[in-house]
Formats: sequence, C-alpha cells, structure tokens
Amino acid sequence: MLPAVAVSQSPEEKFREYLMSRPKQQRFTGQQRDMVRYIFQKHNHFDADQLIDEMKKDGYDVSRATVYRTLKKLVDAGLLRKLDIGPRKYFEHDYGYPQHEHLYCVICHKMIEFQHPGLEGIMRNVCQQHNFLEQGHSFIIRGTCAECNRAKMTKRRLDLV
Amino acid sequence: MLPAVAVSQSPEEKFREYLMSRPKQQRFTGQQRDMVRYIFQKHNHFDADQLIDEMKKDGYDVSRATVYRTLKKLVDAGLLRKLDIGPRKYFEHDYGYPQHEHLYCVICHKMIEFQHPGLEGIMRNVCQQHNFLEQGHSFIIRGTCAECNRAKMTKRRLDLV
DNA sequence: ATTCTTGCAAAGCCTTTGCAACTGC
DNA sequence: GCAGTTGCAAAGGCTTTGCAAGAAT
Repeated sequence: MLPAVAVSQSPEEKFREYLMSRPKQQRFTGQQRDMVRYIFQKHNHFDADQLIDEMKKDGYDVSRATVYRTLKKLVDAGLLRKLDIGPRKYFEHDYGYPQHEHLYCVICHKMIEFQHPGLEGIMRNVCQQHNFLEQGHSFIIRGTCAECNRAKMTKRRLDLV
Repeated sequence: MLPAVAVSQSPEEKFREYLMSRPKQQRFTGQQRDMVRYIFQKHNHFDADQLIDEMKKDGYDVSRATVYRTLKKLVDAGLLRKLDIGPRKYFEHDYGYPQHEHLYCVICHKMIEFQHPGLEGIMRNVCQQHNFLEQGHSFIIRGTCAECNRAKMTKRRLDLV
C-alpha cells in the first residue's frame, strides 16, 4: 500500500461536486453516499460482486443494478479507476491515491502495487513520438507472488520425498 | 508494424508439435489448420467475432464454438497472445513476432504497437524487488491517435466558423 | 476401433436496461 | 411536483459447455 496523496476535499464532497456540475443535474442519494463512504474507508481492489457481498455482510441494503450504476459514476467523477484483469473488472481508489501499476498473482489473485520513476518519462516519450494523446493506461504484470513461489517450492520439495 | 522475429518452424508446425506433446494427445484437424494459416497469413489484432466474420467472408466454414476452442489452444501453444482491452478480448501474433506494447485509440479503435528499450529493465527490476515471477504482462496506453486528434482539431475549427 | 473434435443450442457469467414506484431537491 | 434514482426482472454481449454425430489416428 502506497502513501496517500493529500487532497482538499473528502471523496464525498468531490462526488457531490461532480454530480452538481453535470450538464444534466444529478442527485446525491443515500445509497450513493453509503457506497462512497464504504469504499473510501478502506483501501483495496474490488469488483462489483465483492463490494455487494461485503456491503450486505456489513448490513447495508444495496442492489446490484444501483451498485453498477454508481460505480460507473464514481469512475466518471475521477474517484475510482477501473482495471481490466482477465475477465474481471476491478476498481480501486483514484482520488487521493497515487498513480501506480500492478503485479497480479495468478495463484492467490493478490494485487501488488508498484511505482517506478522511469515509467512516466517512457510514456511521455512514446506518446510524443506517435502524436498520441494519453487518457489513461494500464500496466499489469501477471505471474506468481513471493508467497506463492515459496509455497510451490515447499510443495516441490515435499513431492520429492 | 514491427519487424518479424526469425523462427525455425512455421506456425502450423509449431502448433502440431504442441498438440502432439500434450499429456493427453490432441488432434490436428482441418479447421484448426485453416485457422492457423488464416491468422498467420496477415498481421493484425482481432477478436473472435472479427475472425469468424472475415473467415466466413473468405469462404471458410467455421463455427463459433470451434473458433473459441481453437483460439484458446493457440494461446496455450504460444502462437497467440491475448489482450484485454476494456470489455473486448483481442488476439495477436506471439510466435514470430517481437514483444511490444500498445497504444489504443478510443475513437477509431486502432492499435499502435511500440517498443521501448527501457521497459524490460524496469520490469526485471520491479519483479526482483517483489520476488515476483513474471509470466506475462500487458501495457496499454489508452487515448486518441494522431489522425483522430487532427480530425478533432479540424472539427473544432469548423465549429467556430 | 478408439478417442478427440465438431456443431448445435442451451446455459453461464457479468453487465446493462425498461419500467413503475420512489425520492431528492 | 418535477426530474433523476431505485429495484426488479428481463435482456444483452460474449464465452463456455453437454451431447450426439463426425473425423483423425
């Protein structure tokens, strides 16, 4: 987990502002407020289903359709980032959280965040070269994490006995 | 389009070899041969649907289910790479084609390939730091390509008249 | 002959949507 | 009270699968 980025507004305020400023005015409802608070109270990666399960387990009354609709708005508002990993769509904090990339463990499905000082320059470079206007990017390295590697090695050793 | 990488076998041969070497022996059928030849005769990015359409247009008799099944084998065999771009799954040559990353134009859906000498080192670095064993990666920069940017600018100029 | 592959259509999975009831402003 | 939101269930897109018929070895 990386250090947070200082922001002047709470996610909730920022979302209200986004809703107000649309060409077509949108409303800030109780369920949306619950979702924003719930999501920004912890830091992790989640997909729609996980969020629904967790929120229900914690006593919130959320409907699948509304969660999908609200997640879309949150991405649009710049509060969340969407990640495509294989067939699943994950979400993670964007507002108040630094830009980063991911290592994705194909065994335990853990996501490890990383930053690298050279990346930004490379991207700027490449885009310039192709006259390309970046809107966003995703850089995901797939493989096996330290723990799972250890487990595999232990297992291999046991198999040899 | 990048320069090809020299390989000793034809894609077809390499696929046969893969099929033979499985724990459970698999067969090389006419439809699979058609697909391998068709796919490796041109270089481009495609999804299952596009491939089916194009092959049908060119007079081949392919069924959706078999195309999906064969594409999966081709990825497994190391002939194709799979890309997740938003909701779509694209395929591209892996065998005989160099490692590269993508710029994806959100307007015209063009995919531009690029390579950058610094990337490999960064990845090796990051993986080492986390004791992570890489199996593959995807680096996709989303945005608007040179042509679409030009078109937008022209349009803006016209709108101002 | 045996075993794998094919094609169909049905089922799956995840996400979106039409619509009537509801609620924020 | 108006306009946007909700929840349901139904529809969507894309992919996978069960099964009987067909093909490869």
